[in-house]
Amino acid sequence: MTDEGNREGAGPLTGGALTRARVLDAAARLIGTVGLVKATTKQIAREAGCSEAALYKHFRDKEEIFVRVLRERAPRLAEAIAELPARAGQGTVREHLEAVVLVAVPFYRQSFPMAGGLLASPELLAAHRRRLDNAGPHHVSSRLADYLRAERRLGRIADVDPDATAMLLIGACFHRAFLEVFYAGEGPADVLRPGALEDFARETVRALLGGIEETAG
Amino acid sequence: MTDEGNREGAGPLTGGALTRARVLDAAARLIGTVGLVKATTKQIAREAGCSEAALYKHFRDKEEIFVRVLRERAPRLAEAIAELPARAGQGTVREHLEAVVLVAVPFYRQSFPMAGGLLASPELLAAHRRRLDNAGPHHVSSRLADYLRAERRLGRIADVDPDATAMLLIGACFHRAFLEVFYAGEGPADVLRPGALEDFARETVRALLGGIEETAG
DNA sequence: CCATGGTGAGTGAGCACTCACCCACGCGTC
DNA sequence: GACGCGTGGGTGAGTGCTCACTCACCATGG
Repeated sequence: MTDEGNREGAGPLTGGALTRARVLDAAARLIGTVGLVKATTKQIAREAGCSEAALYKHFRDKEEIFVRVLRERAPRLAEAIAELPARAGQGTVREHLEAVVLVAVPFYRQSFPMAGGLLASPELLAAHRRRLDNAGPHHVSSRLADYLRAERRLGRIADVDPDATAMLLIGACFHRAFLEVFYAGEGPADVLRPGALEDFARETVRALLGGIEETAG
Repeated sequence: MTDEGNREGAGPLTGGALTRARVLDAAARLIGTVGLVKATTKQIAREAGCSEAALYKHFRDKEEIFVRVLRERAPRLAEAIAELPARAGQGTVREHLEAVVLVAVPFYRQSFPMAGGLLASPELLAAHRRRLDNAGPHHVSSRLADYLRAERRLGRIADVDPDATAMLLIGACFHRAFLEVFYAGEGPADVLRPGALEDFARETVRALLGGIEETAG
């Protein structure tokens, strides 16, 4: 029941904590490969190299496993973007926004298979929503809007609606990630081309900045 | 096995076609309320007012029910946007883009619960992807980009990347719809305020057009 | 010696789907 | 007009399967 959070410099895992970590890794891997609905307790146990019963020594139920995967294995997008306002005035706005794209798209790509399960079942969604009340998905564009406000205060971008602008960029990332998942393996080739994400970031930010009219940087 | 497509002016439904329609309505309703995973064959039958066995007189399996709901009950977003290029040069670009938002957001909002189930299971997704090879989700922003190209040819908008610009707008709609589903019932109040969608359309398009710099209309 | 972490073998519930059967109705035949 | 009857549309009662989860029991190290 120890609330581990992240584990940096905690030494090699041993005993209970080790299999606990293995279970989370296995669950995350399965969700990414065979999908949430095929990520059964039996599959997770097999992938983690332990018995099904062992899962329940470390997690109350299957739902808690997924919640923990979400909290302990997902990249921290909101936190990463929340650091941006402190960097306002340094570098170029273009660089910062492209960096946002490069972080946001993989984050959403990884989150979609799990979020999909939530969307398909309102009660799971409600439970999950309650657990992250102060870190919901709308905070991403809100924090980006904060950054844009900071840059606007510094006179580095034009006087446009920061919330709407942030929504445009985050939305593009969100949709892009969806397309990557949807067409995984086959489909429109330009979605999975190597270097495609960097091109996407450059073109999208350029199109967005056309409106913001950088006055510096 | 008659491939009905849409049924306009076909008179009141009767006999088999009637219960078939009732099943599709029931399935669509359940997906929207209790979610895809609780939309079991038993629930669908109960909601449609028939027996579970009756479902299988009209549909091969449960998956076909959902595919039919998607094809016969969902609004046709791609087609609606494909008509836009013909309207290039008429009215204002702003009006057309706001109209896109007002159609796209409800479309995505309705699609998310079903699409969520697909994202959670790659094999279902692959099957579905194969069935709509010429109408996949990337066509929406592609068709919008076609419209923007048409307007650019007419000199009504500036010389920006039409694909990236379309992706920004569609992405914002996509993300907005996701937020509406995610926070259904409770959450950030401004997402479900009456008139919120119109405001969103106006602000988003204005932020986008800041970059496009209308030269007319 | 006992808490911690592990196991193999269940268990009941819920799922998609099937089966044997039924009934009403259109229709060619007497 | 009565009649057999095939067929489309419907049913209640299963069937087998998979799922999340549990139970009695075991090992081992502080």
